Amino acid sequence: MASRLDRIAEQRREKLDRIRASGINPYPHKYHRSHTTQQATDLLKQKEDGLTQEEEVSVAGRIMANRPMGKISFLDIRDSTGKIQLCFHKEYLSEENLGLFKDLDIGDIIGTSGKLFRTKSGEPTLEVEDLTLLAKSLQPLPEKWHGLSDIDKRYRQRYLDLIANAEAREIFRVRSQVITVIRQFLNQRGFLEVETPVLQPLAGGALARPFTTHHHTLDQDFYLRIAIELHLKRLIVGGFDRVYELGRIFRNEGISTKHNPEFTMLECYQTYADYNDVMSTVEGMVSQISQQVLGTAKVEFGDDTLNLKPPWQRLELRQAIIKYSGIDFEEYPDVGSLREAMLGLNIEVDPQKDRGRLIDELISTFVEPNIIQPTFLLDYPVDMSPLAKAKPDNNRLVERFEAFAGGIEIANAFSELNDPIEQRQRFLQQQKQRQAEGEIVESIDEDFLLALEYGMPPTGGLGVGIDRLVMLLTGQQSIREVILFPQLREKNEGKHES
RNA sequence: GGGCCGUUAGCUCAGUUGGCAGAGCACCUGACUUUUAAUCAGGGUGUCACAGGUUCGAGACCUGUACGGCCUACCA
Repeated sequence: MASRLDRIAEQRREKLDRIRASGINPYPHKYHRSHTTQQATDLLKQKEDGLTQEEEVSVAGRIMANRPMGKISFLDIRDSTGKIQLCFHKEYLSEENLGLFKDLDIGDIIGTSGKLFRTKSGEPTLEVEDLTLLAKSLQPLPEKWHGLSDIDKRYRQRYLDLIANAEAREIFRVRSQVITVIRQFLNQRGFLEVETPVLQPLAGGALARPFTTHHHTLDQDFYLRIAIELHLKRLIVGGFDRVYELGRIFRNEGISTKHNPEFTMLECYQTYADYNDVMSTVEGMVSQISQQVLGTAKVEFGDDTLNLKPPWQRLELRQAIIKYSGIDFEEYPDVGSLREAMLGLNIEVDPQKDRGRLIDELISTFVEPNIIQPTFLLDYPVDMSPLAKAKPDNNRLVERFEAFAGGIEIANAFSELNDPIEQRQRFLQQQKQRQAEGEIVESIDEDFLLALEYGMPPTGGLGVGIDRLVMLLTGQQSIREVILFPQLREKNEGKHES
């Protein structure tokens, strides 16, 4: 703690002491502002248009710039709606205000009141009559022109990133609105928003390494959920015809520009629907989000312009893999022959991988990077989709699709398997597979199977990675740019700072 | 986990062949009554990420460590 105080600019502490000595509380409890900076600017325009006589306002915000001109000074303050220029005439200020004014710094939070006017150059300005310090800043802000660009610092001290970089503020504003529109979209269609456990005795619904934790009173180990799926399907059994959850998922796996250990997933389930209906839901929802949040269905991503307007292209997975890699997985019904064929493609083929994961490898290596315009890949091998219902005419394939755009996966959906006996067989087969690979085998979620045995209506289910969707809509190439506090390794040095 | 690259003032960045640690912004002092990246005059505020090593001398060269970035690997 002491070392941190040592680093605080000495002058600012002196100013703080002076302010306190003059009887001013540098950290008061509240301030009544009559207008945001945006509202104040609008009010001035209304007055100029003769729509109002009002000109007295009080505004509050952080000092972002100071331009002293001798007897007058221009300062900019910013709040979350924008900024406004303040004009201080030193001659007009009270003695107390003048003393305080001299000890102000860029970064301080202040409240001011006075009359609105426009300068010669047309800048909306508040002629300050009264000044209140709301919070003294003891740390210098990042540079005004270049902003903050040190990536490490931008993520660890996100508040500085938000203060310094308008683009960062915009990304998180968009993210918030995307989630708002998703809720609107689903609520309007009769979906019920629910919350299901994050702490689970079994981590099911996906195959990923979970985080583990322990509950002391129960003296029981728990997993942090890796998917929401199995609980939402229990609710479908329970009679809710349309449910969704927007929630945090945790996967104890690698960190990359497309993976964060905790991320946000939307899962929604609708009864009496199959994956064709879900496709309509996805393309409708994503295009509406884009239209409502960005005002357009066309988004720039990398060097491409993506057109999110429905209908999106539909392409059978088998045909897509043939198109981009030349391999027809239907011709290689077993692991050995498929691996053989893939070796001819000059890519590394992990001998541990089963057929499903080999196909997954083909998708991520050859197909995914090539799918720029929004596209549904349809009909996945049953090997890699244990929770999806088989196609009526081909039990090696399931009614499943993944949606891709800009080279990244944004949604995964299927006609849900609701035959409890087949579901049990799929789980058992999966267990056998994992066992053969010498991996840790999770026990089967018997409670979920029991729920299915009571009868689950035909259901279409969907999962959407919200972080990746926001990447797409904001043109960001790294998931850390759309997560406020992405996971970083803790620094050993500098820990004393906090 | 592996490979490559990076880390210099509060921020953004220079730093030549190994020879006194630099600039802009911020900050401090002074001038200035309509500026807006205000301007003008003056002031450098530093554990060169950390720890060793080579050398008369290291920000630079070597080794290791930490953190980050990119690629790769892992990834229902």
